Amino acid sequence: MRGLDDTDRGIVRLLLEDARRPFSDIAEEVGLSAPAVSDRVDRLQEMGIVRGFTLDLDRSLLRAGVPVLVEIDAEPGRAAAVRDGLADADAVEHVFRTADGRVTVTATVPQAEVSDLLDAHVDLNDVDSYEVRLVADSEWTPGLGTAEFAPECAECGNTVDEEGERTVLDGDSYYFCCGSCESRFVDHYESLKEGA
Amino acid sequence: MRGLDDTDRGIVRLLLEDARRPFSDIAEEVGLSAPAVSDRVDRLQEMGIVRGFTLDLDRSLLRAGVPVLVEIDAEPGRAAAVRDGLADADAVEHVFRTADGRVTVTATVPQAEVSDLLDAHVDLNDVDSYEVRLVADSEWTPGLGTAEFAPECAECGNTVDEEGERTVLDGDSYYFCCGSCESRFVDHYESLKEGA
DNA sequence: GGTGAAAATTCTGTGGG
DNA sequence: CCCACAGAATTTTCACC
Repeated sequence: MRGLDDTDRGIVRLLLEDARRPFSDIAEEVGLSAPAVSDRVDRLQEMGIVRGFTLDLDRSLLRAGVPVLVEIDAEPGRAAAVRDGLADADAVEHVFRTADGRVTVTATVPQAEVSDLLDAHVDLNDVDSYEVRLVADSEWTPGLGTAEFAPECAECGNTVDEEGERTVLDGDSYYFCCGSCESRFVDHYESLKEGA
Repeated sequence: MRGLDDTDRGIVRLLLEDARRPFSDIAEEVGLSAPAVSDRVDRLQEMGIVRGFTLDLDRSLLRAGVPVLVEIDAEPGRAAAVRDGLADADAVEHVFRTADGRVTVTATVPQAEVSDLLDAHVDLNDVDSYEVRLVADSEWTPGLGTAEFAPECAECGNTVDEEGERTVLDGDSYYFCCGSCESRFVDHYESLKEGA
């Protein structure tokens, strides 16, 4: 399995700045030909690193309400459930689940009617307490830093290195630290799928 | 000043799903010609609603460290300064400033070395206290909801309606509820610029 | 604002190293 | 894995409504 090299990182960095930049431009910047860039972008998508191309919107100009930041302390073990409920909500933009069982959400709600949002998308028994803050402004820096490609094994959780494997199931990429983990995961996956 | 109509919202929605989708595709979906879509996208960019085209990355595959969420309580009146310092940092992805003087930041740092990050980018006299949480997972929902176009007047803060004005200064769009606010703002802006 | 057709660019295969 | 080339597709420009 191939990892990321500096050329890949350069391509990602340029596309983060402008995802509609012509491949020929990018090719010149990174010292490749346009078709080679196209190939690499395809590979980055297959690998699952590039999930897609999208817009950077200024949502402060698009308010159908008030932007809020909500900090929810979930009941033990229920943080993932809270996150799942909120992630589907239309008004929600970001959901961060932290290791201490807290879920931090940003959303734009009609008039700070956060309780309605929680009512509709979360089982209130999962919530210990929550706090609402009005967002004054927010910024998003689509940077890459010195990113390394280091996925976790979908079966055992270990870091996957160059020796690892990648398998595509139903269009999603999964990474494995070894062939054994891979075949075990695929077996589980297939039996689950048959059951459904 | 023109607002957003359903066609604009349709275009934005389609581009959110795939920012590299051909304009001719979009044109067919929304019932326009390709040049008309191109014109509208240009206008959306001029209006500042579309800040740009970018990538949706799966950063969980790209860890250059540990993803953290930091909650910083700034000293009175210093929240904006804290935000500005952090927004420039390479490791920082999101910065949310809330009305209660708190700055919430997500970043990916080498090994939870958050103090170094703050040291390098923030005047510690501006910080009252801060708390660090490890991010277990995060999600981003590039949805649009039932967005209305309703910017705030850059001079007086009132909501700008169809009667309002838009002015472009140094490449950024500014909105005003009336001509009086506009000329006052432009005067301020120009004298500030001369001073600098 | 919008359209339609022509011109300029860009993307995507294919063959070859 | 990469390049060069060529055909297909797309974006942009322009005249006109």
